[in-house]
Amino acid sequence: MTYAKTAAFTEEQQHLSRVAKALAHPARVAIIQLLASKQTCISGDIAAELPLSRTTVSQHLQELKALDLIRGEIDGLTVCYCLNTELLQRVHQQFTAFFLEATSGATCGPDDACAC
Amino acid sequence: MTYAKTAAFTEEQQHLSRVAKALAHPARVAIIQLLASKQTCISGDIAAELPLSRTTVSQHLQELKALDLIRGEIDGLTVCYCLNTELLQRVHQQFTAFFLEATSGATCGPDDACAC
DNA sequence: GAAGTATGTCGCAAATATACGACATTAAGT
DNA sequence: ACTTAATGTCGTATATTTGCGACATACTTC
Repeated sequence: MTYAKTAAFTEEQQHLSRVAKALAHPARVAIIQLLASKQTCISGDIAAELPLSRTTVSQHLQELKALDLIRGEIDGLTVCYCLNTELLQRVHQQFTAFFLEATSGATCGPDDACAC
Repeated sequence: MTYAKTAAFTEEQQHLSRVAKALAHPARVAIIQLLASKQTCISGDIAAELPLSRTTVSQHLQELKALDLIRGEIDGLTVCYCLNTELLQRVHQQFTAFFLEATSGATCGPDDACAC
């Protein structure tokens, strides 16, 4: 029952944390950066570029695909992955709104002391 | 040795994923939003607002504090927590750079098909 | 000093995440 | 058909996360 209390939070909080969890591993950050840098949607070449086994990379790809952040298309024997740019833009907006909300208020007092 | 391969990634990728992991739980997102909404740095009132036990909330606070995203100051019997706004702004910039990089390239082809 | 309150830490149980080898599947080439 | 190559899935071992109760600590207040 580790995640039993998840339902008690806002849908917004849940969604933000879900996306954050997808980015909570350097391999998945690297995958997104890789897909962004190459215009062609490379497939298993991703595994070759990462310091992980092909199996592990495939799992990370499935996690990103489960959130629809990336999409895979079978092209004969290989599989092409590409970024879901539209969704990434929406996610970006959501993160921006969160950070703006978090940074708009009063900060800690002088020399990082709380201003209680 | 679950995280044995972490060192093989970029420092940037590691840092981004570390922060993302801090936001990868709705309770921690909620804590940051709470601290942002109240100008006074509430202490254990945070636990009262969340659907979790005081112990669990305290752990989430320690995780955020370990990354210096929030700071705690002992004020007599209670402890005041507040957001590290400066760090949050820097993190925001880092996330924005990441998302801009990820959304600048070509998206999937028409009707979400890969353009390999 | 005794009692009460607010916090944090420790220890434990259950659920997840990470990583990889072995296997199954599918498609291309011969 | 047979082989080869590219992917994904399954099973498994280990590490981490999550959640909470019990305890220890520290600081008021009486």
